Parts: sequence; C-alpha cells; structure tokens
Amino acid sequence: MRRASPYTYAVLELLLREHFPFPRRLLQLHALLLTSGALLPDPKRSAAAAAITAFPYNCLAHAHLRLSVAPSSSVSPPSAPLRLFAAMLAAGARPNRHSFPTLLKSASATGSAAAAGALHAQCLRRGLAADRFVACSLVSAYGRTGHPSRDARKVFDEMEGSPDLAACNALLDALCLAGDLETAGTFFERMEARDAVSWTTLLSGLSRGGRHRCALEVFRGFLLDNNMGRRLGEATLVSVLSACANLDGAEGLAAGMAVHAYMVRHEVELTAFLGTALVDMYGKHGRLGCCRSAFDAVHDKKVCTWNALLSALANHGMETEVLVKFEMMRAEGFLPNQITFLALLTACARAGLVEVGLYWFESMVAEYRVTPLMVHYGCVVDLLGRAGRFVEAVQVIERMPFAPDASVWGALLAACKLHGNVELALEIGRKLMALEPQQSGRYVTVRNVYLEDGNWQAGMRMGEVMQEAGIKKTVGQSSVVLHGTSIP
DNA sequence: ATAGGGTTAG
Repeated sequence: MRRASPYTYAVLELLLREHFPFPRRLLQLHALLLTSGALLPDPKRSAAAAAITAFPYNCLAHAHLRLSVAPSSSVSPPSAPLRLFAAMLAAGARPNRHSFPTLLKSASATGSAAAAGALHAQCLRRGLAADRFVACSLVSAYGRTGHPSRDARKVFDEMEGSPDLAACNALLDALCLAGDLETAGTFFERMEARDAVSWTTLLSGLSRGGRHRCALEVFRGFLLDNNMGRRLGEATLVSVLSACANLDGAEGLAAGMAVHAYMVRHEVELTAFLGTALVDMYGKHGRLGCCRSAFDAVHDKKVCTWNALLSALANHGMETEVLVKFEMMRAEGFLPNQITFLALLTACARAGLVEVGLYWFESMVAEYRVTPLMVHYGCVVDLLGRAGRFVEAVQVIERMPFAPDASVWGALLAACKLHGNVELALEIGRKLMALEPQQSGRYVTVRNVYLEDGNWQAGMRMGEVMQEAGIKKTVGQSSVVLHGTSIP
C-alpha cells in the first residue's frame, strides 16, 4: 500500500468496503496486494506513507479471522491477523480501536498468552484500552489464553462505566474456563440482564467442568426464562446435547432425545456441528441405530462427524464396521486425524487385529503425519500385549517420546494378567505404585496375577505393600476371578 | 466505513 498512489489507495478503500461481507474476495485482494509488493515495507519513506490508515489492514485482518474460525476448515491460519499487524506497524499505519478486537481474537485463537499481553500493552500505550469493544475483547482474550481469571477480572473491574452484556458474558466465560464454576454461577445470578449467549456460556462451562446435571438444570432454567418464545440457537443445542451425551444413564439419554425431538419439531437444520453432537450423544449412550441415522441425516459431514460415528462404533463392539466406515470416509476424501486413528486403533486392539492395527499406526505417522498421543501408544501396547508380544510392547513404551503414564502401563498389565506374565506384572506394579499411589485397583490386578498363577505368597505380599502404601481398603475390593473376568 | 461474547469428535 506504501507504493500505491493516492488514487489507487482510494480505489482500494472502495474495493474493501464493497467486498467486506465476502472474506474470500478480501483474501484474493490481499493476495494481489502481496504479489504486487504493495504490502511490503518500503525502506524509502515517501510522503504518501502518511496517508496510510489502519482501515485496509483492519478489513484484511478481519477477513482472515473470519476464514480461520469458519467451520469450513482453516483457509487461513489463526495467526494471520497478527502477522498483518506487524506489517501494519512496519508500514507506519497507526492501529486504532477497530484494530484490537480482531487482533485479540486472533491471539486467543492461537492460544498465545504472550500475544495477548503484548496487545494489551499496545492498547494501553495508544490509549485505546478504555474503549468498550477493546476492553471486552481483552477480557475474552485473557480468559482463553491460559491466564488465570484474575487478569480478565482486572480488566473487567477497571472498565469505565457499567459493563455491558457482552463484557459480562466474556467474564462469565473466563470464569468457567478458569474452572471457577462457583464464582461463575454467582456472577451469572447477579447479572442484571442475560441473553442466550449468557445461558449457553454457563451451560457449556458447567458441562466442560463435568457438572452435566447442573448444566441440564441451567438449560431448563433457560427454557423457562425464554418464555418458550424464541427458538433455540445452534450453539445452545450443541452445548446441551454435549451435556446429555456425557451424563450417564437413562437421564442423559432421555434429555438428549427430548432435545432431538425439539429439533425435529422445529425443523432445525442439521448442520455439521449439530449433527456431530447428535451422533455423539446417541453413540455415548450406545444407541447405535439412532447414531447411524443421525449420521446419515447430516448433509454436510465433516471429519468430526465421522469421528463421532467411528468412536461410537469402536466403543460398542462394532470393530468390523469401524474398518468399513473408515474406508468409506477415506474414499470420500476426508483426511483422518488423531481422533480418527484413535477410534481405528481402539477397534483393532479390541478385535485382536494386530497386523492391521500396526499397519495403520505406522501409516498414521509416516503417511498422514499425525503425531501420536499417549492414548495412541496405549492402543498399540494393548494390541501387542493381547497378542502376547511383550518384547515389542515394551519396545514401543521405551521408544515413546514422553514418559509413559498409568494408562499405558495399565494396558500392559492387563495383558500380563491375560497371559500370566508374572515377572513383568511385578515390574509394572512397582511403576504404577510410583505413578498412582492411591489407585488401589491396579494393585488388586497385580495381586490377582500372582494368585491366578498360584503364587499365594506373592499375592499376600502385594496386600501388605498396599497397606504399607497407606491405601485404604475399599469395600468389596477383594475380587473373585472367574474365567479371566474380575467380578467385584 | 471496519469491531466484542457461547459451539462438535478422545
């Protein structure tokens, strides 16, 4: 823009305004400006430089942001507005109060606490921190970049005048994200006004914190407060379905079905987000028929929609179907990710498909460039352990880029129990004692390996070790082993 | 002229 004449600059502004509602067009414009070198910082300062304003940068940054958070995959990286900000400063344009909300949201999206802090300092230096939009964005950014809720609270408390609804919602979210659900609840009750976002923020916050029943109660409160008038929005429905999915038992399923009925009655469009939430809800409750129908009803499927289906099938004994659907997914051009491979490896481990599982684990790393998490290694250990291939299983654990946690050792321990590998079980027992001194279940498993092997003495010793470690004997902890199945 | 708050899969 530096090299543009005042005339072309006016044209640029006109173009930006004209195409503002269409972020893709703005990105094309951005590409054009980049390839023509117009956006590159020019070492020779010219008189025209003074005319450059924040406006074009704000428009482009906003377009990038909209496309990076858009459900239709990441067209542009979430850090794009931040890089534009650097270019903007280099070009000598002064950021204004319209610049920072977009930049702060970009900082949140990248999860950069450092960027949020730096932007806050910039706002203060330029005297823009008092602007209500900027302050609201600061509250939100501090809430999501891993900073303690104290920082968000500080900005909120120092806001000029009484905070508006958006600022209250941003703080409410920050409190929920910080895990301070009690404070969030109190703050919510004391808010002078609440909208659908307020209710949804609290509802999803409680559910994220594992308080699914509380979340459902909040949802019922919303329905009453709503006077059954306004239709429920997509975010509210997705959040409540997630709470229903994670609330075990008939209660969660019944509530989930009621929400589904609402959606059908009101002809709510089954978007990818909503469809995925529905597939997940039925899947978690083991209703595979409903789960498959919901999946089929989603027109615009995403990778996460497939993942919800595959996870449901893998967790409910449909290993063969997982493999079939996985192939369908790939045939339709979807790129499997960490969650997809987790479902696939889980299915392979449960079905005892050792070679297939090992093949896909290798392919996941080499071909799909998916970095394995602890859980993926856990599946491979499970896979090898069940087949009695202990040497390889231990090798996998030793070659992991991080220290194995209790779940990985637990998978191997289960295999030891299955194959009566007493030596290894003892070794694992020691490791588990160090990792999870309070988890009595593991000791019981180790002890049972001995007892099954006929090594009563060692079994008794294990009991003594448990007592020495100060592990409380839970009621009904001693278990009877029948045909390899533990019955408490 | 441009701007802020909630959302799915383990």
